[in-house]
Amino acid sequence: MGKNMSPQLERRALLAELASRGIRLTAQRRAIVEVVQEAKEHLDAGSLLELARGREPNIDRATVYRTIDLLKKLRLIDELDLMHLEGEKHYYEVKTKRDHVHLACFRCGRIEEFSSPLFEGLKAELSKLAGFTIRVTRLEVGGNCRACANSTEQEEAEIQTAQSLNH
Amino acid sequence: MGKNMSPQLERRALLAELASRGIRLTAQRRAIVEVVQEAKEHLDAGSLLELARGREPNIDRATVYRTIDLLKKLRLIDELDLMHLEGEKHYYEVKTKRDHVHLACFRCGRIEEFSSPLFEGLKAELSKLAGFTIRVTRLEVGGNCRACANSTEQEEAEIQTAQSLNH
DNA sequence: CTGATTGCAAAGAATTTGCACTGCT
DNA sequence: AGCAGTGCAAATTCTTTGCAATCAG
Repeated sequence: MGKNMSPQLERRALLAELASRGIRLTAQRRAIVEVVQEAKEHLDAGSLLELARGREPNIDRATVYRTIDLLKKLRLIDELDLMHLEGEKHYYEVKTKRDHVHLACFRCGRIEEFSSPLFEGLKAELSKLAGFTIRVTRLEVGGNCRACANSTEQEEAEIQTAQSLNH
Repeated sequence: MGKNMSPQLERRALLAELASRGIRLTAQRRAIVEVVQEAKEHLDAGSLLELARGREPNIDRATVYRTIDLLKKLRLIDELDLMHLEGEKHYYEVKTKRDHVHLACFRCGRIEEFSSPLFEGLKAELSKLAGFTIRVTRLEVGGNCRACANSTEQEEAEIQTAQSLNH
């Protein structure tokens, strides 16, 4: 009930959006949506379930998957693979105004985000030249972050030979 | 043994690459690699297995997965998700000189490829500004292709409301 | 020869589904 | 009150692994 856009309000943007679209709000959905909204890192279905249970003990994994589906269909979240750095999980993040690249470091596993006018330009070019109506974009880059680049040079050389593949 | 780069030779580029790196070539690997090399569309592990069996009847799915791993480690193929248009399969394609965007149409399921200097520019910017050493890039875009764009306009409007989610 | 590669069968990880019950609006 | 939403448990889909037998170099 504050007069201006408080962080608290922003923190509830997803819930507000759901309400305004007439989506039925159950305790489970509220818990899951709040967790996604406030997440400081990318969460997969498993950790999402765990965290949501902290707020609402009775949540089943099926509900988590169903809610993720809902949010995807409403285009309120994006789904990421993060180069499958660990298993084949999917990760989720609230959709932001500006799309961004996800840089996944194969060595340390850290994910960096990077946005650029060039990316926006590429998207514009795509829709214009290919006549494609963009709904979702997912740009993931795998390699080595600055911190890991040096320690990886010798590894880079090794991968050329057969022997290096058996360990 | 031809004097110039014949199509036949090009068609064996992957095999040649493996041989030159001292990778042991079994009949199974040969079959799988040839199928990947000659594929006209993106193949998942299942169809890859089926096609490879056409050449070499005794191939197990484990071998397909192991060979895919090998080719990925050697950076001879790229792995795609194609926006998970059907299930959570992965798709594979021989790595090309120039990276390209994969445009997946949610309506007709067709995959278009699109490459652009802007993409190359973005990659250059990434490695420079973020100090990231790029090893793999995967840019996938979901939406509607030109042919499907018109027939989808009303669908776009529907997705705003709750009712449209139950069908 | 001899260790890398394979087939087989079983296990594993992530996600989905059918159905009876519950609870928003 | 009525129907969307949920939990539960089983099913599915895709991929991986352990191990003994096989084969390329």
